[in-house]
Amino acid sequence: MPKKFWLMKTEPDVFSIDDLKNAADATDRWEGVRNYQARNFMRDQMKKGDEVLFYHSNAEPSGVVGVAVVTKEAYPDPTALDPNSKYFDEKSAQLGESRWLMVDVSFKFKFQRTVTLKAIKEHPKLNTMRVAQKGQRLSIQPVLKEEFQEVKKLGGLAKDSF
DNA sequence: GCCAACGTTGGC
DNA sequence: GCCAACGTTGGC
Repeated sequence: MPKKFWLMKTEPDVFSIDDLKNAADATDRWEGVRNYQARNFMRDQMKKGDEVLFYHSNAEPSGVVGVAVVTKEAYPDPTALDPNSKYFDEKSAQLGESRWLMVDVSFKFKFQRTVTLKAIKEHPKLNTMRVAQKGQRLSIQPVLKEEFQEVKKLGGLAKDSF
């Protein structure tokens, strides 16, 4: 199975690329996905080693800020069963098991500059990406290898990359 | 803070 | 199984 490429959205106020970079082992759980399409992408297609465009939404500016890699494949998201979590899910609690899944991702590198949503929309090779489509809210979406490489080129590598 | 888009829920 | 109401996302 060849490596796949993804875009994953997060609000930097909640979880930013710096949070991931500074996490233990620069790895964290991608918890809180509560959308079936996104969950099914994780469950059915996302593999260890797949590369991820790390996207900041509701940010100034919104855009892709770096790259992460999938380090653990889909497994149950325990926050769905935690009444104190903002990701608590009543139906999962009734069921006694989490309906929701998450993966682990590790920090790879941060871009020198954010590849903004505006730049993506204006770029002839990138404006077909799902994230550029109006009303597209899917928080985990597949990306073509060519798109991934182009975004990476536009972002450049930061000094502290590894 | 507004609001369009769109996914989910629940009544029927 | 339809669809109106409701909630959430996320750009602006």
